[in-house]
Amino acid sequence: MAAVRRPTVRDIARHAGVSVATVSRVTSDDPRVRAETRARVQASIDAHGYTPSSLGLGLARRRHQALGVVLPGLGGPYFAELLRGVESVAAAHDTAVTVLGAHLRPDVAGAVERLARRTDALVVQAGTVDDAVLAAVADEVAVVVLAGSPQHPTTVRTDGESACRDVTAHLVDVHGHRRLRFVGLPPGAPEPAQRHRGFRRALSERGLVESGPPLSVGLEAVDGAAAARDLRASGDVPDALVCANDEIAFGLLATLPGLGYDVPHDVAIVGFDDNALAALAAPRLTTVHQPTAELGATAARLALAAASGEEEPTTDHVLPTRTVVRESCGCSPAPGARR
Amino acid sequence: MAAVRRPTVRDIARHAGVSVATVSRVTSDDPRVRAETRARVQASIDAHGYTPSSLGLGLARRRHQALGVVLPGLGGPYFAELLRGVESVAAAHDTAVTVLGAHLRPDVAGAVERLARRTDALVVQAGTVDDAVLAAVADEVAVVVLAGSPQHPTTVRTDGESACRDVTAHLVDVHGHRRLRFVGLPPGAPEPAQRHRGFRRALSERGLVESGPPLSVGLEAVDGAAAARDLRASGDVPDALVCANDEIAFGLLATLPGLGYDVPHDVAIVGFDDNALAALAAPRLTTVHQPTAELGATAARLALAAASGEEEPTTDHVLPTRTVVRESCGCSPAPGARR
DNA sequence: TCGGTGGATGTAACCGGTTACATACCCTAC
DNA sequence: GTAGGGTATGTAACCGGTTACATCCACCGA
Repeated sequence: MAAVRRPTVRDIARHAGVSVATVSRVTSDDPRVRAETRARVQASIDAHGYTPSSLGLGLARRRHQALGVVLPGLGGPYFAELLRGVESVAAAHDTAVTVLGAHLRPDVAGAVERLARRTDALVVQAGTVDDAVLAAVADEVAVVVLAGSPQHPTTVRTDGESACRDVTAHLVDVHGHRRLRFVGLPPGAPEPAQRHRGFRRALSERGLVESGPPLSVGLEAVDGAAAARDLRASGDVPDALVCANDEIAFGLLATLPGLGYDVPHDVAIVGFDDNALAALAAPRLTTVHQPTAELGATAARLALAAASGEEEPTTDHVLPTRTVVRESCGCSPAPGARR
Repeated sequence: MAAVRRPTVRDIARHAGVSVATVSRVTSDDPRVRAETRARVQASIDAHGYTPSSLGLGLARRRHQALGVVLPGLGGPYFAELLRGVESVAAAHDTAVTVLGAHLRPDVAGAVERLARRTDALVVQAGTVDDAVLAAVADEVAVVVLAGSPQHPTTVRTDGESACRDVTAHLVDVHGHRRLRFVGLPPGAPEPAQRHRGFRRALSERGLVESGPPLSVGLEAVDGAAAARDLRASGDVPDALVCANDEIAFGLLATLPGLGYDVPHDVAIVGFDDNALAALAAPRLTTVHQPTAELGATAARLALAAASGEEEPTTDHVLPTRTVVRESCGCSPAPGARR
């Protein structure tokens, strides 16, 4: 492990009989090198297995060539998909991605500050870290907030409120459900809060109120399972459950039938995200599709652009969503659809 | 964003009327500074909001103060838990963690090589990257392989083969199941392959053979759901399904009941990992507990130790597992247990 | 009085790259 | 023959830290 000292520019320069400047020009594809010289230098580079030190390079260029991503946790298909979008853009910019799972860290603020010191730009999921910390960090690196609110300079998001209002309206208007409850509302997370607002708006527009406070304070499958058991224990299962995301809905789907409740007959369920499992679980999940990978890609693109000094004006990017009606709401399968 | 130039050691030195050496001594807690001087320097540091550049520091110390982690993907509670273990150790060593989702990257080999250049040590999940690449990278950074095989220098793992053999034995010996199938066997991943071997060993020891080839080639919930639908389509549902991990089992649990199959009455299911959902889904999941966070923590500890030059001898660390019998295998709930 | 000792601080080299500017050379045009 | 211009390459400073070694000073004992 790291037994031999890695070769440096000076080693290559000496071996190839040129100056360090020429070596540097070769490694950074500067055209001002005679073809013959370039070949000789390249040969030395290959012979020694030389690769420029990222530290030296970063110091000289005053650039880390790295993008930081702050997410609440690292579990769940939603974040995996988001990261896929981020990675694809980062790879195209030859930039490393450093992810920070905020919930895994005892001292989030400190961790974010340290992260800012070793990256050029940050993509931060709203609600993972104090706005004060974000502001403090914003004059060191470019910051893009995912699902941010108007007070953040640059944000990328979807309109969760309208989307959740629409899917809730479907449950009431098409299926006639009157007793609905929301599942998944962690304190401090703006995105579930938005969806919950949309849920309540749909109800109040129809003269209804939610038939109980939101269930569960987490966003993972395990929280859906816990909610299902709480519901069963209370003996009061509503007509329909509107979930803050698909993960929670799966937790319900993996628990309610075993507890004796048929979905959607005894209780209808809708999710949010439209991840891969939504189209395969049984019943297939009615949900709101959002372009998750694009959210990540857009955020990464904006962050990297800002880091290269392209002073993008303060912007709020809203990507489109689409309600996907399947069977967990009570609809029959579309003719020809795979059950 | 990055509008003002950050202060450097020389700025602080000038302002405090001392030399750079003294400033450096203060920031690195060197005791050879008079208390009074230290206070003066600290005041300047605070006044300017100075924090040492990680690049300059890294260059001088020849240390990145970063740990790389290579995992297949970033989804799923298993990896989240693993990372929690890694992060806790890294935080204690004041070290940043950079995760690489191998499946998110088109060019894994290149990505790993670049990662190696900006970290001091690598924790790599076996099967995510070619052993040749690993070997090439191993003389630049310390490498610890998770779930690795004997050919890797340092590995941390559990004995998945014995564990899976035991839980399969339970299905046959206690519940009398004869027709069993395995679910989840991605090509190239050694861990599921080990578990599959244990499964087959249990069967052959009892004069049985698996009643069909392994179902599904993925390890996520969606693969379990797909397997459930394939099984339904084939019309041939076995007595029991042994899953490579809990995630797959949940995919089954969120799909089979909706397809008309009761678990465990029509088909028994067992998982592997014992993640949080296992104890809450219905029926609760019979599975193999493994100390996931500890696996990550141990790997991180070994990697960091090796990076600091502590030439740990080649080692193979095997952490213990434990079969957890609940109800998805067909057992009745233990008296007093929460259903 | 003076050499010796130890503690606090400063000087300058070094880590491994990039790059502004200088230089050397060749070719062309007057 | 030489001024002028373009091209290929080299020199040395710089990026922002750390640290070996030198220096300075106060205090000690002989």
